[in-house]
Amino acid sequence: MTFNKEQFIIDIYAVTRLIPVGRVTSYGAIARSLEQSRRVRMVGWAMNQSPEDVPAHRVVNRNGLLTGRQFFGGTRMQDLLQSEGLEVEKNKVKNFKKVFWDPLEDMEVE
DNA sequence: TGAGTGACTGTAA
DNA sequence: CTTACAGCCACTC
Repeated sequence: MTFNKEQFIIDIYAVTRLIPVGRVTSYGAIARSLEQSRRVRMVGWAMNQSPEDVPAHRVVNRNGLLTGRQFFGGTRMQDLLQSEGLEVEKNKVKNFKKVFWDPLEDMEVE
């Protein structure tokens, strides 16, 4: 059984698109929801390649830090988040615990 | 072919 | 609190 990375990346985008407006999640949470918690680094890589219809700006690291900010150029990532009602300060999401969205949570409701 | 790097995370000291 | 290390794997040189 060969691991299908393309399918994995497709799933990553699918989950990312499910993130509600005004919420954020972490790379690890996405990886866990796909039962690939160890391939968390591939999630980050996938975000780098993410198409425009994927809200990659809603994906931050487990500390709520906007680690991918530099890839958006300038403060676009922060601007996008703030325009969605989130509070961002010093490249970090305020009330992170509060706005955090776990993909597994949505899967349970399904 | 092999070493280095990275939008990461969990565990340990 | 900080620092270090291991695990994972695509990509670049």
